[in-house]
Amino acid sequence: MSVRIVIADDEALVRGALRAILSAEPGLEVTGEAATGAEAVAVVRAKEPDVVLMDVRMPELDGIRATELLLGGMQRPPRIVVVTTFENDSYVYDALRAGASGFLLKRSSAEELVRAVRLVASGDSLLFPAAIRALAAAHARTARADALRGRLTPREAQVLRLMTEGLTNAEIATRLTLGPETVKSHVASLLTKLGARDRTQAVIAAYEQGFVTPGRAGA
Amino acid sequence: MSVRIVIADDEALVRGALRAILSAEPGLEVTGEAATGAEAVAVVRAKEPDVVLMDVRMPELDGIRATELLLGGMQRPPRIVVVTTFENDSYVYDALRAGASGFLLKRSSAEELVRAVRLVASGDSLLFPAAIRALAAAHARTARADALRGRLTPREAQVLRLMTEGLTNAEIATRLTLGPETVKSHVASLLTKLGARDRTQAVIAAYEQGFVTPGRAGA
DNA sequence: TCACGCATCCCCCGGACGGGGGAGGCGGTT
DNA sequence: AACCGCCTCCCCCGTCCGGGGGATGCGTGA
Repeated sequence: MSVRIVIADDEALVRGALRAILSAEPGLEVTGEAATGAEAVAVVRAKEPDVVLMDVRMPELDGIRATELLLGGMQRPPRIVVVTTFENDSYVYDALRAGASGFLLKRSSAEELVRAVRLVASGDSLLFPAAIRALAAAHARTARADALRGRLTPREAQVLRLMTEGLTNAEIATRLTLGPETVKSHVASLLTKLGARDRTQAVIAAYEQGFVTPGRAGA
Repeated sequence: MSVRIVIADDEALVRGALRAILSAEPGLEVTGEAATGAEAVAVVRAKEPDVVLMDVRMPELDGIRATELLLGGMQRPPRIVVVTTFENDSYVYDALRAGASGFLLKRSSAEELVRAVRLVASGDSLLFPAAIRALAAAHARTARADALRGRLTPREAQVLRLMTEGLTNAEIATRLTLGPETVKSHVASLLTKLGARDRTQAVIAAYEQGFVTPGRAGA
């Protein structure tokens, strides 16, 4: 009745270290290892573990895709803990969005590792799964915001931001020291790029694509 | 070097149970108890524990206010775990916003309790503190949304929702099987209630007050 | 009963908005 | 040199929008 674990990491040294730590713990059992994402999928399908320690950066198939595949196509999918080096790694959010139950930093202590595995295996985390999903969704919007920002010229972005503050064209013109006609043309090109019919739809798009976020005006 | 804990709960039975569980664990030590929020503040200030188990519902001073007071006015503030009965308890989010490090359901098992305390005491949680704060902020908006919903008539709320979908007055009229003039009057009263100058500002207000949330159209 | 909020519809009117054009300058790339 | 994207500004015009009035009916509750 012990917790069965599969370790997926491209570095054998890391796999060995993790295995050593986990095997020493009563109630924990490492039943498989994988060096690539594709291998991870295969091994997990074969072994049906309770928990998977999944590195994000792996050759052939990264940890996120592997997570998606595993959670999508199994009857009794395992809990997946994403292992990463940096806590602001954007992959982390992608992984959570893919359905991972938690994540762990590589600089974590052995005790933290064991604790995290037991926690996730128990089915509950300190925060609700729904909350984790909400977080991931929030970050997904942030990512899309960058994509949007890339499609807009600096001026357009500036104008869009002022639109999301509820300003009229005339007010935007004053604020930016521009002619009203200039603002109009920027707005027109914004409407085209955003697929919006009027400024209201443009503002909605700005919110939905994460160009602006409720709560905080700037950034 | 063990983890020092203070238990704050108005029911002596609960305090006893928690103490029994925690005292049995090596490395954990219950150094104080409190039956009210005010008492909790006093005891925590005196004992300077590492972790506080804080009930949300307590006489005299609730767990949220107590948390605020403790985190605001101490040199080395303790980690605070909020204990509650229902996981959708709205107080929970208030507590997280006040700076609590995590929360725990009363129906949790003894192992989960111990695990949570150790986890919080170690200074790291599975999710970033920033993430927890983001969650709390998100829920704060949801709370405000209810307040807003209360000020609007059902029809107005319906119209506002369609406005946030980018519809024109005429389209809203069609959708609701109404005359265009009727929609106009609802919009007019919405603008007044929301303090908006035009429909764009109304939509912005809807987002900022949490009446709608980016990502999910419904709810 | 009378008042009030809510929902429905009506009129007039001015202004802001958005579409469709065009034009000039400026700074890069090819 | 020619091209292209970006920024700037201009004109015309139709339309949607919002302000300011009102009117009617229908419930609830004082």
